[in-house]
Amino acid sequence: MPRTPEQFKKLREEKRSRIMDAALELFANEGYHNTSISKIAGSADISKGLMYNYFDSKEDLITAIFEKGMSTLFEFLDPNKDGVLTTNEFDFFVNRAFDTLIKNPTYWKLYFSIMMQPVIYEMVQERYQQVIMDSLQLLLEYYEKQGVEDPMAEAMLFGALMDGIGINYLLNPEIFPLEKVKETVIEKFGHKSSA
Amino acid sequence: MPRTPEQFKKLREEKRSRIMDAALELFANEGYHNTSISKIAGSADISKGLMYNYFDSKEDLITAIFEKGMSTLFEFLDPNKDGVLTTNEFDFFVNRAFDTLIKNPTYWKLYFSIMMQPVIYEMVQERYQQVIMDSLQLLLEYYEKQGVEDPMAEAMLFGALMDGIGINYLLNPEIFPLEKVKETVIEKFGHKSSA
Amino acid sequence: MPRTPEQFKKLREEKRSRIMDAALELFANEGYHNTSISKIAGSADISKGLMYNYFDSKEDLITAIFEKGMSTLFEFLDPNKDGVLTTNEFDFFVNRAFDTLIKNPTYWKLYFSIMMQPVIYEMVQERYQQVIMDSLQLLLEYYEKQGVEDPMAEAMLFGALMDGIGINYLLNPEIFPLEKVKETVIEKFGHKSSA
Amino acid sequence: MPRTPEQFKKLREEKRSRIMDAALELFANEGYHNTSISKIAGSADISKGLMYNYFDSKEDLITAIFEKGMSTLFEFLDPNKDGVLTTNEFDFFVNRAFDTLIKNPTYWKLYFSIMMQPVIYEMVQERYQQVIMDSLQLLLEYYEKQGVEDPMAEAMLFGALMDGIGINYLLNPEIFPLEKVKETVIEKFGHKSSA
DNA sequence: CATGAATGAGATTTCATTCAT
DNA sequence: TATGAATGAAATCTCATTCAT
Repeated sequence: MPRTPEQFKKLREEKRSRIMDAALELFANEGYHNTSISKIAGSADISKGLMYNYFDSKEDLITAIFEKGMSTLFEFLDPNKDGVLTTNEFDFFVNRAFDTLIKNPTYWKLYFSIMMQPVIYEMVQERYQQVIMDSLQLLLEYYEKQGVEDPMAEAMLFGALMDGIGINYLLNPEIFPLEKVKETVIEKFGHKSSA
Repeated sequence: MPRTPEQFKKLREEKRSRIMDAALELFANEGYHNTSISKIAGSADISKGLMYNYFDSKEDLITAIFEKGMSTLFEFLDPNKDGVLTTNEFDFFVNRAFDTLIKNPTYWKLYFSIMMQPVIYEMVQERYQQVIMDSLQLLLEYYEKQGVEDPMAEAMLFGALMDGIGINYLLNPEIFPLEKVKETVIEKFGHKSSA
Repeated sequence: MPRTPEQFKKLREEKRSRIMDAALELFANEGYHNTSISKIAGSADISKGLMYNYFDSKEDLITAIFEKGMSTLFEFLDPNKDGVLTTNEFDFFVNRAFDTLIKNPTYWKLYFSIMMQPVIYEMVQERYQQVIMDSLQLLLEYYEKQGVEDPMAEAMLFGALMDGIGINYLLNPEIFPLEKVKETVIEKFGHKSSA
Repeated sequence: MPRTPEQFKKLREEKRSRIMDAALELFANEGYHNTSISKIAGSADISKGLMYNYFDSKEDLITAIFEKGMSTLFEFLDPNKDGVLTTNEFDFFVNRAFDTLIKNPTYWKLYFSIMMQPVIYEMVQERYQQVIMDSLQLLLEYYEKQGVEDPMAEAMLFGALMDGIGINYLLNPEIFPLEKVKETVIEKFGHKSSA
């Protein structure tokens, strides 16, 4: 009884996912250059050769992992995809951002490590710029609506803060007061019109 | 007539510096693992072998570079080394931090890239923790004196923000509004008692 | 159709053997440090890189070669593994020892060269001590049974003699009177009770 | 007051000696290839460059060390240089050989290690053959005079035994019963005519 | 005589990728 | 689809020897 094309496809996707999961774990914790294809294959329980059946190259693999994470990030910012950020949505976004940091620390470790390695950054740069620009646009309009004096500076400050929080939490998860910091962020960078 | 020990020492230090400068540039812009000893030697205009007359290993080299930067960083925070941070000194520190970001972007690129690569981070971890702990202590006492509700959260938020600003500026120096952001930082995180 | 695990195993073992043979020849005749991995690979007709698919390091390689030889040596001393040496077995051992010297001079060259190079000796020391201690024990009991005055001295003298014969034969195989020497050894160090 | 030529010469010889001593120690205990010129210079407390003022090369250095030891060895065998070995002289030789083993273990370690490393052996081979041939000649005539059945085999057996004793003592100086073994050697290989 | 900086060849080892089976 | 043997380029590091001072 041969498998149906759907079954084949599902199997393929599952295995692809398994490889990406194993690679994410290793890339994040050991570094991209310190992670050999051998290690990834071993960790995903497949042979080295098969890896190349699912990904063209090591670069293709990290790119796919990065993309998968990025594509969910923007959904948090504008869940109803109307291109507008309400104050509720802003709070929601901050909450989701902190959540994902706690739930997928490995992914965010990899994310920041990619950002900081020019050679790797180049691999994903295009996709990254796109997401960033969209987000910035939303934030800009949000702060304009809020009547902030310099919306661009405010948006960038906010973005910087979120990055900084991410990094510092990931470097010292046990001592970083994430919950308290979240409150302060919402308070200081959320509802400006009240000021 | 052989060189005097002083002559030798001077020669050594000059060349050591030259190697460190070349390596910093390359490590920061191409990444630690993408920078071969060959490239560094070529860039410093010496032979591969000579590198090892000045540094025991590639690791020794990056460690030395990191250390040199770290040792100047703490001096900004507490220039008179009295273990206490005044509001003036706080402003001074923020100003110096933004200055050094503009003047030594290469170093800070390397700094953040080290932070985000576990395998490399381990090499400098000890020295890093030491500086971080000292800085945190100063900030904690500063915010306590300022009567802030949760000094620890405030200190960490400030640290995170500075990191985030650094990263975002370095990734997009032309569009990041550094000057405006600096003012906001001093305003929001400096003189709390006045609020 | 992929190879079966059995096929892979067989392939591996054959190639492993080929590498060990090539390495033994070179190590023995050119010395461990004068034999580069390149030379071994060339002699075994494989690429340099492949060596490391079969042996973790050069040290691992020489260790494996040494071990293979050692594991057969002790079998000569106590072939029926009853922990006891009869006079017949003693004669048998001496004969086998001389035989193996003639048949595997390369191995014994390597053996003695390892013994005489502290840095290399350390690599195999543990396994060596083990075999030596077992052999000494057998010889001691043998000479005690033979009523020799100082069995320890006799056993060590015998061991020393065998080593010396090995070395001198290997250095000048054409002129060393191996056959005649063997007779004398059996006569002088074999049956003592008759004296 | 300039030094006289004699003083210069003496100073030179002393420094040469110091280098040879340092090198002997290192060659014997760490191996020829594991001992760098740097290490030797450091241990002899001179600069690397100066080394080459006293010895043309690393090879020249080990050759000189070997030669120095060899030139004293033959003196033991035939102290009055009459080309004849009496029974008294035989005993004397054995005693001196055991003495030198105890007093200069380092030299003999190096000696045996050279013998067992073909590439190094080649460097000293000529000088070695010469001494060995002379010694063999003396021993042959000695055993002929003693009326031994096969003098060549006896001489070679004796030589082999002395080598074996040396090696085994050097590998395990604390447990090798050197004194007792010496007695047995003199008894078994000295005065044959009495048998 | 004396120094140690400098070179350059070569050693060991790693690894992304290909390929025969 | 699946395996892991095989390659080859490149990386880190060592060291005998030379040379300017």
